[in-house]
Amino acid sequence: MLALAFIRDHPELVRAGAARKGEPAPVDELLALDQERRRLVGEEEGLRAEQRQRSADVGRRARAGEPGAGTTELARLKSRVQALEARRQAVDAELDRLLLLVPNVPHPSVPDGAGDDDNVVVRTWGEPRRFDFTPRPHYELGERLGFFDFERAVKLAGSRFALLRGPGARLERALTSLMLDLATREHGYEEVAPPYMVHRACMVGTGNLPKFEADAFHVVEGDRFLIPTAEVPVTNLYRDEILDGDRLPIRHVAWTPCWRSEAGAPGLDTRGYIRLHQFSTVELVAFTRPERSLDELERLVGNAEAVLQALGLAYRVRLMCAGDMGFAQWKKYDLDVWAPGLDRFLEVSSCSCFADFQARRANIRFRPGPGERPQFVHTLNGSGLALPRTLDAVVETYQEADGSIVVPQVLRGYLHGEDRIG
RNA sequence: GGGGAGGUGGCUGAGUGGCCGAAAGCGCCCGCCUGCUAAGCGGGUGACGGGUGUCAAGCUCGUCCGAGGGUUCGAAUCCCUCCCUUCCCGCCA
Repeated sequence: MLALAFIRDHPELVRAGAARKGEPAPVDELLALDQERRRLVGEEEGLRAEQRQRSADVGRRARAGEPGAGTTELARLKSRVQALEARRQAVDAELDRLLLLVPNVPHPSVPDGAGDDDNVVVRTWGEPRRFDFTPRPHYELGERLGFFDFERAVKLAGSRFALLRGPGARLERALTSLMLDLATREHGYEEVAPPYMVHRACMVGTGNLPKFEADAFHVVEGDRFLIPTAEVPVTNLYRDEILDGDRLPIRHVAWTPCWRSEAGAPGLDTRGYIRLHQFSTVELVAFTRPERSLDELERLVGNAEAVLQALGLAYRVRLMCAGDMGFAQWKKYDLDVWAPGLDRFLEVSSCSCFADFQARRANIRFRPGPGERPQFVHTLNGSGLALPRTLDAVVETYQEADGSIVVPQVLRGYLHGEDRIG
């Protein structure tokens, strides 16, 4: 969330930022409530100070042999304070509610735009492979090779669930290992294995709640949520903590399943291993000092790109325009891998910097130096990478005319030397 | 699931109705001392919000002792509910 003082001092910036994202922001209501609140606080605290003083006086007089003197007036004073307090609390609650609904303001380097067409391709890597036959989509290849079983997945859990078997399951596991090894051994991330369900407070901390409850799976028992991405548990690792400034930047990587209701995407990508209620990703998360978070974003994007490069997959990097960014993001890049069988790009990573937006919600701070005041960290995350679509791209890119798949060199070690599937 | 103990500042840990935002220690900051380092000595050191102020320092008021409610003129301290930690027993991968 944004600081109330920031909204008070720069309401026009907040309005403009929300407008660029195409999102509503209750700025006027917030300003009015803020004023009301400060009026009430002043009045309440004045009376409370008087109450305390007089109360101490009652104690002194009681010890001096005058028990009970002055207590009736105090009781009256107390009820006035309580009435004011109740009103102030109501205003506070509404203020808190509204603050959580104000979107983050995009960074100035973020281009204007309303949607997908306005995103800016900042670079491409690799050449899409040329085929002397018509490349098949991954779902045809995979079903023929027996590594997808979509029909039985539906029997188990319904549509938008997938079942990997045999070489498919092995290939995804190999990809997962490759990603984790790159992150931990070459890019300096500490691996974590977090819970797959979290408290409501964690979802609020990352900005998934309260606005987007419909996108998540809710576990009624314990009021928990299945994580939509490892971003949620990993970012919340340090919720309500004050980190030592020397520890920053902190970098974590986590492999987890992710669950999403995909409530807004009926009919979209229903075919294939693309858009699922459950899928897994290797997620990169970073915590930095404010002044170097944008550098960290570039680094993080590079770390995700390194996976695609290692696999020899053609991709593009796009800077998201304001209108295509999420509620909580400050600046965001997408990585799209080329899938020749589908003849389209697939988004395999979304790398975002949130500035202090999440850190404020989750109360994640650091002490810049000994004796200095705590400050909010900046948080970042990005997939490195989403497993299903990366697998799709590998399968489609390395297919042969006979329907077999050549295993990319970097994966062979993870597959005990296997160089071909099928 | 049953029973016991407990949750206090960056950390450890005292504190059972007013003199407690909270002893003491650690850590940290400033100064003294010191050839250097260490030790020693003295002082300082929470967060958040309001007011005031040169969007400064400072001053000032308030809130916060797991969370929420209650009793009381007055609560870290008493009562209730919840959450969490821990120990013993049971159960279980």
